[in-house]
Amino acid sequence: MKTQTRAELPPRYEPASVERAIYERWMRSGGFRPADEPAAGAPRFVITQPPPNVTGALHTGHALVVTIEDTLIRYHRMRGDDTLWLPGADHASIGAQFVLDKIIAEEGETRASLGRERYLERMWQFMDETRPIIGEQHRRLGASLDWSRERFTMDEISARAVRTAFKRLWDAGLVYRGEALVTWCPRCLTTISDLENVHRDETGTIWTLRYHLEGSDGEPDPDAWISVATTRPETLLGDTAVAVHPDDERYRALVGRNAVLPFLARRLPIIADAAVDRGFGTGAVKITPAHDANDYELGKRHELAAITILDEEARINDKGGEFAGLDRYAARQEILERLRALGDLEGEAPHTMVVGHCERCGTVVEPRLSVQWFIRVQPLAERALASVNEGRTEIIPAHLKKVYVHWMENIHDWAVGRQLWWGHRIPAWFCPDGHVTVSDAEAEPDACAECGISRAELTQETDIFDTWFSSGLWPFSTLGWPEESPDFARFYPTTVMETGYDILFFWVARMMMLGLFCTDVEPFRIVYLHGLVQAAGGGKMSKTKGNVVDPLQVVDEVGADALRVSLVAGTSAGHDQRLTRAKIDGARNFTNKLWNVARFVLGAQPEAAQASGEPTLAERWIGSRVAGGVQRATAQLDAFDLAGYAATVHELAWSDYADWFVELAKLELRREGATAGERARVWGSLAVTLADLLRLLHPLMPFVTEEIWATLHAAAPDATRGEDLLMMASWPAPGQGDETAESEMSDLMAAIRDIRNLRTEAGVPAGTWQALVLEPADQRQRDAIERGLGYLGPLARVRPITFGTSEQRPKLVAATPLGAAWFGVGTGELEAASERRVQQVEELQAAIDRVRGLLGNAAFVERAPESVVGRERARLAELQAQLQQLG
RNA sequence: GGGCGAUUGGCUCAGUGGUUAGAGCACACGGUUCACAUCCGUGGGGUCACUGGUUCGAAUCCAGUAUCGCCCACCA
Repeated sequence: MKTQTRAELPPRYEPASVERAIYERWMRSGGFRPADEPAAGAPRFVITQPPPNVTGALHTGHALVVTIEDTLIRYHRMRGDDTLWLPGADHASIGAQFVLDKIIAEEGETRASLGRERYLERMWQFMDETRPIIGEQHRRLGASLDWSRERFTMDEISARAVRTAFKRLWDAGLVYRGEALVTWCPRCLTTISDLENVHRDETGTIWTLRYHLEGSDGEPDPDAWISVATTRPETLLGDTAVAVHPDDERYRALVGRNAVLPFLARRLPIIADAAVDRGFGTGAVKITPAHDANDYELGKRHELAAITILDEEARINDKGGEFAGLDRYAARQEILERLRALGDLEGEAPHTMVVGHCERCGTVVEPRLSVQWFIRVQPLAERALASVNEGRTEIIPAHLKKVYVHWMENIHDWAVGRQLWWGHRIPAWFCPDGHVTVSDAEAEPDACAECGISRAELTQETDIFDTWFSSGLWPFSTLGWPEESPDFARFYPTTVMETGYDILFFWVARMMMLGLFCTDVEPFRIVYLHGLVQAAGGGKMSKTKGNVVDPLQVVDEVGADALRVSLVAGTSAGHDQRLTRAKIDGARNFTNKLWNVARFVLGAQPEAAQASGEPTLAERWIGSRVAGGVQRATAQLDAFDLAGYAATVHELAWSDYADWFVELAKLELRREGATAGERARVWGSLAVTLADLLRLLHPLMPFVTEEIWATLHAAAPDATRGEDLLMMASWPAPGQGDETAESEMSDLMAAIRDIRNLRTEAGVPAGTWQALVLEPADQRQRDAIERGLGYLGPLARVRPITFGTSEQRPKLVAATPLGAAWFGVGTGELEAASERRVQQVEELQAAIDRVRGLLGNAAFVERAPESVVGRERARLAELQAQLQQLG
């Protein structure tokens, strides 16, 4: 190994000042973009990224996504795979409108005042302002996304995919339009899906109301009534029956008679239905088919009328008689007071119940009867289920497969229309006769598909699609589908879809269903679901609690690499983690360690010389450690075990390389009499190993490793094998292990530790040199000592080292893998075995007894594998030897 | 009401059949020249929530219990 120009690193790593420049260098290299043509035989590795919401500021969840996906893509890129990681944003209709509505409110406008067209113009303007932000934030985290392929779920390619997918679903008979009770948000003024309806336990009140029975004269009988329990008295305006259980003796006689609805005097048949729970409330239920899901089903069974009494903002409508115009809660109070005055409010009691809220705005949602577009998902779900059950798509971690399966097996049809403006308008047209024409063309259809009436007579559906419809097409719509584009042919299906488990149903399930339907193939082979990042004290981060960690602020403070390490270390797939300050500091310390060890290596570069001499034990050892580390890290990354990979490279870099190898190499570099060639050889080992470590660490810590690499490359292009950009450098090949060197080195390390302890026990001051006597038990130990002498002395701070015999042993003696060891001078003061030593002997004796017992157990010896038994035998011998050394 | 997950040192978390359970942080003791105090060395600290079972062998597999968390669900 020849050495070249000396190069230096600044005393401190300043991420803020170098990260941007490094990113620009990567961009200039074009390395984020796949080659025009894939290399022959290169495996494909494509990540389906969850497109972040266009309006969203980057939070720790995004940072985790970026860390995991960027680590994977950089690793595969270094391996020479044909990689693609495509960036984009989701238009998030309901979320974007929520944000824009607030903005225009400050400008004194409303959705209504602007109208659909101007509102959408304003939205596009807003998009132009916000869209670049999330991309820039991703770049700050080091995300090596292929920006030349950046996509948006509202761009024309996506629009075409949406139209095509919907048309195909329609043609396949999987789309229908019909009246149904859907969940409605009275604030967002749209339908929402079951998934967007978040249920929360709330304590409310349950009231008991009297409905008087209809007397023979057709008027309410003041002395006869049926009592019903309700948590929503205001809905009584829409009641069309009272139901009891068919076997309920209390009410049997009343079935078939009528009750009279207060205020509106509507006649309510008393009907029997087994769905009624006799034990709950009074056993009699008011039935409001238009405002309650149960009642709706029951109403259908009994052919009851469904009367909608709330308008879209949840105020009582004109069906509500004198209460018309009141907000639902005002109406509730009013109705209760009026009933109380009439003596028909029989009782009230606190009651815990489950209330649905709009995921976006938190408003209590309403069941609302309306005509909606639905996708018949059962056939789609069956295929998506089979893909996972039959292993064509694998879910990591495995336990979330059960959750997926359970949901797919109990899936409901998807109400896919939204009464919003920002999004893909459903490509359906109505003719005056009510025929529906669905078209996948960019232009509107020429005529009704059924009756041929001309275009002028057609009106387009005003509803738009649920955002998740276009998101569900993401893995292939981004690649140009439905066209057989080169990208689609080359990168689809994708390899891995990575996201948080919280959107398993929203997104993953929809991609599986729509992907299989549209492309006949699973959109990805692996579904990797990460856990959620929680606040330090547990639970969700929330602004009101003030425990939010802003990833960009962390990047400012400690750099992107440290943030990335802190998010990945000590985690496991599908499990939530807490992000603490201590973790971030630890990761920051690690980058600092890397920086400093590199500073040492670069600063220690000797004069240029041809390397000579045989590698020392330490060099052979570190080579073997790296070989093992490469092998382990590679396997861990291939298995998506990012935390395991992080632990492997952390230990290799810090413990093996910085703590041990660098210290050992220093001895050789500074050894008197070492030739220039020998120094060059040892330094070469330092440099090559550092290069390998940088390669191994780069996927996780791209910035600091790239920065160090540049300097190392200038100093020793041999070590970097001429690869000037680490991002494009190759992943280390699995090297040769050296078992002899590893075991000899580990004996030596243990011996050094034992002697350091002996020093403490003997009260020898840390700084002083001490004479050491070793008593090897056999020739093997004697040889090992000879080879390790150069390390043992300086690292244990002992000098001189001589050989002794068992008769000379004092009481204070250490049992080391190289034989018994004691201090040769001042043994007079060391005659007493330390307390610790006595304890050690006891522990050894106990361990020996245990292993003897085990080996004396015939069942064990017969039934355990030979290798296990052999290991125990060897251990027994070792323990006995140690005990013997301690005398 | 159903399902899923967690329970391992003071804290945050690894560890899916091999008898000696690991890491980082925190703690204690020692360390001021020559990469790093964002550091180095050494150490203490855990009956792996509990009870039973399977096995030669269990933190690990099975059954049950407890506590915590999450998801799903139409008791008015």
